[in-house]
Amino acid sequence: MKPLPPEFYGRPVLEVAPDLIGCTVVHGETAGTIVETEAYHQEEPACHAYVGLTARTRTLFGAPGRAYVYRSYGIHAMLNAVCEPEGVGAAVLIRALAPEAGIELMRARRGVSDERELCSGPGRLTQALAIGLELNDTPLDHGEVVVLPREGPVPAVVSSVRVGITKAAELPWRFSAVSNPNVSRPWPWRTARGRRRAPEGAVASRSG
DNA sequence: CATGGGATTGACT
DNA sequence: GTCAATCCCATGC
Repeated sequence: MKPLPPEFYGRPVLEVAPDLIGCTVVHGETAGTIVETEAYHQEEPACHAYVGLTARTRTLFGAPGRAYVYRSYGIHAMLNAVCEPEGVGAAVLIRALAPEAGIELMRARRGVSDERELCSGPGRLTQALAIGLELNDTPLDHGEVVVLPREGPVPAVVSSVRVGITKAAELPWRFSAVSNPNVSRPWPWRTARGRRRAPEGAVASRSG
């Protein structure tokens, strides 16, 4: 299976974020299917690129299809896929995976045994797959970390508000695979904020 | 150069 | 429900 090419990412971030649900992240012997993402764009203040081009945001403004990895709360690494054409600061945060390969290795790295706790959060999945800051700005189609296209049917996806942000908190730019136990809390599919999205076609709602 | 605020998690009340 | 850990980096003096 060939990795997704840069052209896949060089589109509007609100199209790429739901399209990544069901795709597979591979690093070494470990791999998992994406079940939760969030979109970030330079025009809204929750995005790091909102402040413009700096040393930190250089990757975000660079070519699409590369990894943007940064440290959050001084502890966790966050894995993003850079999107939109070069010069536009936008990315999709990979928030949760369904473990597929190297599960015992993930258990050892995470120190927990429950499969649902291995990759159900952005900090958890980078620990389970051993994705660190050294992978920032590496290509996702021929680098150490690769993303493979969906193999099965298009999954049902629900959009909801993003997690853990204070600015532009009302935008429904979080996308989750419906009823998948590997999605991080809070689960959106029972809440009033969650909105089901057609399995195919339509772009996510901007208005909530 | 000092400061403050996180795209989080896990432990605890 | 609350809270601390821990560090990068944007910002302001």
